[in-house]
This record gives sequence, C-alpha cells and structure tokens, in this order.
Amino acid sequence: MKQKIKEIIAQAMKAAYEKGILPSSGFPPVEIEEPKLETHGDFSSNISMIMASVQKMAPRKIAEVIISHLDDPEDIIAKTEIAGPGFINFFINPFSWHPVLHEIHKKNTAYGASNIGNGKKIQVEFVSSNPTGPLHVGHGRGAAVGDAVANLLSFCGYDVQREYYINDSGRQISMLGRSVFLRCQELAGKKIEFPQDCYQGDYIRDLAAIIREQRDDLPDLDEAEAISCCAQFAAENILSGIRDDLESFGVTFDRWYSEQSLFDAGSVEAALTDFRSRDVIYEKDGALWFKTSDYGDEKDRVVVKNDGQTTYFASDIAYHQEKFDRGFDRVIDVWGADHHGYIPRMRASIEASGHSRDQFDVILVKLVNLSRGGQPVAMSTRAGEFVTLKDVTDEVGRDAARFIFLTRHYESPLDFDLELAKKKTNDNPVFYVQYVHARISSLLAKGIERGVRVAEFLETSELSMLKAPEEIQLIKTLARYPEIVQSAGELMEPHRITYYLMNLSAAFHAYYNKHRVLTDDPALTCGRLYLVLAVQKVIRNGLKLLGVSAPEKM
RNA sequence: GCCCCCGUAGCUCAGUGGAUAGAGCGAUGGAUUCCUAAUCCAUGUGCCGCAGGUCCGAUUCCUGCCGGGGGCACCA
Repeated sequence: MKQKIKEIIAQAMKAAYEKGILPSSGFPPVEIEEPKLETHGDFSSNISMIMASVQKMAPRKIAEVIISHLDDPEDIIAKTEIAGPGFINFFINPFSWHPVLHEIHKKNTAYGASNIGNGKKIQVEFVSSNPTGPLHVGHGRGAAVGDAVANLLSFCGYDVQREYYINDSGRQISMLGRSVFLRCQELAGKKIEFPQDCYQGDYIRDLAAIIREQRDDLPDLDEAEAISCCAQFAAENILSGIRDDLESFGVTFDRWYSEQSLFDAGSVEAALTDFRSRDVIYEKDGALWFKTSDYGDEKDRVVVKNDGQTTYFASDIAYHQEKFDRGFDRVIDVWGADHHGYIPRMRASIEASGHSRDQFDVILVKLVNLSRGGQPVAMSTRAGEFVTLKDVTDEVGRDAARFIFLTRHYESPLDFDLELAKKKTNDNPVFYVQYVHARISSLLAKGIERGVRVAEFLETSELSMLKAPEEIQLIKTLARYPEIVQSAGELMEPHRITYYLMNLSAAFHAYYNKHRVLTDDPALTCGRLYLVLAVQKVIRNGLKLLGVSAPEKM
C-alpha cells in the first residue's frame, strides 16, 4: 500500500514537471510515513517541504500541484489534504485494505519475507561460551538474540549460517583440567589447597566424581598427564551439556568450530605469517605485537607472548580470516557487553587482512539482571554461584524465557524476574501474544463444528462486510508486518518484532471483545474468519522468527 | 583518565528528522445468560537529563556538560 502511494506521488511529480508546472526535475526519493494521529490520514508525505528549496516554490503550493496531478486508477485514495507546513495526507479507501488479507493467505508462512539480502552469505556466530562451565542466563539472552537475528536475516533473503566457536585450547582449558584434577585428589582423600583462580562451582566436583568412576587409570598417570586428561574429559562433558541445553532452548547450529582445529591446521601460524608479510606485526620486549593502533585501536596488542604462547586474540584473527575464506560476505559476532573493548582490535584484524570494516558487525548483548519477586538473585561466576539457563527454562519455560529476552533492545540491560515470567497476565507479554493464537484456533474449531468449511471460505470469502473500524485497523496493522520485518532484519533488532506482535495482539483482543466472529450471518462469519485467520498466520510467523511456539490451546 | 551504552509518565520501556511524544505495569471505576476474563473498556500523568548548534522542522543528528551502568591485561 505504502509502495503504491509512493508510486502515485512520483508519477504526479513527473506529470507536473512534464507540463512545466514544476520547474525542476530534481526529485528526492519519496518518503511516506504513517501519521500518529488518525485525523492526519493513513499516510503522509513531507515531499513538498523537502522540495521547496529546489523547486523555489512554497511547500503548500507544491502540495497543491502534486495533488492535482494524482492519478489513482485503482481508486485507493479516498481523500487528500494539505496540512500544516505542507504535509500531504492521504486517506485510504477502507476497501482498498482488503487485498492485504488475500496476500497473507496466499503467501502464508512466507508473508513478510523479502529478498533484501539477495542471497548474500552471512554468518552469525553466537553463544560461543567457553566449555569451562554451564550456560548461565546471560548466555541465554545471547542465544535468543543470535538465533532470532539469524532467523530474521534468513527471512530477509540472506544465506545464513549459524556457528558456535569453541575455545577448547589454551590457558582456561588447562585451568579447567587443573580444577577437576584437584577435586579428584580431594575425593581421593588428599588434603588440597584449592586456588582462587580455579573454577569454583560445584559442577567441578561433580565432574571429578564422574571421571574418577570412568577412568580408574587416573591415579597411575603423572600429574601433567592427569591434568590434561581431566581437561579433555571435562571440556567434552561440559560442551555436550551446553549442546543439550541449547537444543532444549530451541537453538541449533550449523557448525561447531573448534579453536584447537585452527592450531592443528596451522591456521594461526599462517595468519601470523600473513600479517608479517603485510608488515603489521613487530617485535617488542620479546613478544609479537599487531599494530592495531594503525586501524583505530587505542594501543597495539600482543599476539605472541614472550613465552612463545599465542594469545586468544591470535586465534581470533585466524578464525575470522578463515570465516572470510569460507566465502562469507558478512560476519556477525554476538558477544556479551563485557567484551566491548575487544571490538576495535577485531575490526583492526579484519581490515588488516584486506576486508572492509562494514563486513564485520558485533552485536553486544547487555547483561541480564535476574530477580525473583523483585528481590535480586545473586549472580557471581567467580564464586561459582550463578543461575544456569537450564534452571531458568525448567522453571519458567522456554517460550517465556525466549520472549522476555527479546523484549528489549539487546543493548539495554534486561530485568528478568522469575516470578513475573511465570505469571499469566498482561505483565507477561508472551502469554498475551500466544493467547491470540490459541483463541483463533478455538474460533476455527468452533467454526468447523458449526459447519463452516475452511477450504471453501478461503476461496469464497467476500470481504465487503469487513468495514468496522476495528477490522480496518486490524488489517492496517497486518499490512505493516513486512516492513517491520525488513527494518528488524536490516538493523538486526529482533525486539521490533516483539513489539509489533504485542501491538497486533492488542488490536486483535480489542476486536474480539467488541465483535463476534461466529455469527448467524454465514457471509459475515466467513469474512471475519478470513480476517482472524490472517491474524493468526502473522502471529505464528512472527513468533517463529523469535523462536517461540504458537500454541493451539492454552 | 580514556572508550562504549543509557537518561522519555510514579515503575519497566518503545519510538533510526515531522504535526497534539506512546505501550505495559501500578491506581481508580466498569464489562462475562453468548466465540477461552491468560481478555476488554474508561479515567490521569511528561521542562523527552541540561545547554548550545545544524535544519523549514530535533525526543531523534552534532558538540559540551551533568547523572547512571559497563569496559579499559603479554587474561579469556
């Protein structure tokens, strides 16, 4: 609809120019918006204000000219007005909205899909939590955001790959091995000093107990071997737990990428050699430094320490080079906000390896403040006291958790209240939206009971009886969906879908309370079912993008 | 000290240059012989942190300041 109005305006400007009424052909792109006030029409254009200086005419005069040249063969426009400083307001003929419903039914699950991505290969890397402990709530938010962003991009025509990067190498893994090893010794009755920098959580004790059971050769190994054995065992065990948790959270990945595999394939060495040849690496104090400050970072960064060990950053450089080698046009990383200082050096590495900085984006997800009935729940990773993602989803359910994670812009801190998440009221919007879907399912079932044949009414519905203001309002809201999806995709902001769904749900509930869908008039009933089924489809599509289920019954 | 994010109704937050700035919660009053009351309807609330600047027009963009949060390792 918006597009049609744009075309009509563009055509009117052209016609006026050809007649010599508008002096200049310097037409800016036509922008249309939906005014907040109903009295300002369905659509509004500021085009005459923008053109005023180029055309050397008063905005209101330009508006008059445009209006007098409008050509509207389909009779979409009921009325136009010139308002304020020169807005042109368009009032759409109510019946012109009806075709939106046909479109929704025809496109069904693809309604709202677009091809703005044009098949470009894009990778979304998310969660990528170290296999040194279970996923906690913060990771859950990252998972929900990453998954929804991937869904959105895919729906917008990108060729999307989801990836999890496993830091299964380096210091934190040996520290994990050491932690488990020490707990094993403790279980064997030895008196040990458990260091501060080891992993403190109880899950380390559990792992120690398991490995003692499964590997009775452990006491025979020398300490280094035993630690390494513990490390490998623990990392694998934890990672498989992470996989399970994500899967029951509804998140799956196309690829799990091991950091260790980069070393095994010589990719880290190759990346460093490449950077040497590009002259962006130098030696100082026995270490190798990458000149990230040449690319906007505040200082240079070490890639090989003076003990010969490569840093985590070195692996990351190799990893991101390798992503582009795999043919991705764009690479998105979803990180916790505490990594934000890492962005400039990562950007530097992208640019130094010959890619452009806009091929790489980081989505920084802010922290989650967990509470229960308003009382904060302590979350300290160091002390090993944290609420795991599994704990939360077990308690409040996957749908509520995922939806709540997406009710804020990812860059805002999120308050997550466990009691609130279980409430079945308006406080908890996930049920508000799902309830729409369930109610419509029920309507359909009742309709069938009464002998309304679905296939038939989808074909024969005559829509002219859909003329109540609430009905037109509902259709207008449905018409906005594709645009919302596009902007959510382009900006990678899934919360736009969340808000839209809450809006649409409000419009539906209001309609439902005011009008009966199943009436004694068969034609009216068919028309209304046609409308509410379109609503149901859009709700279902939107929830799917968010990774939330659309229940038939509640 | 430097960097990033935030500052909008009593609370939690939407609003990527437009007209009279919105929603939920909370408060008050109402709605169910009838399609799911997990719903709806009605009634209030705002120096959009402050000060400049750009613009026909700024909550939105720019600069400075104030306030809140996070980050600043040869850690990951």
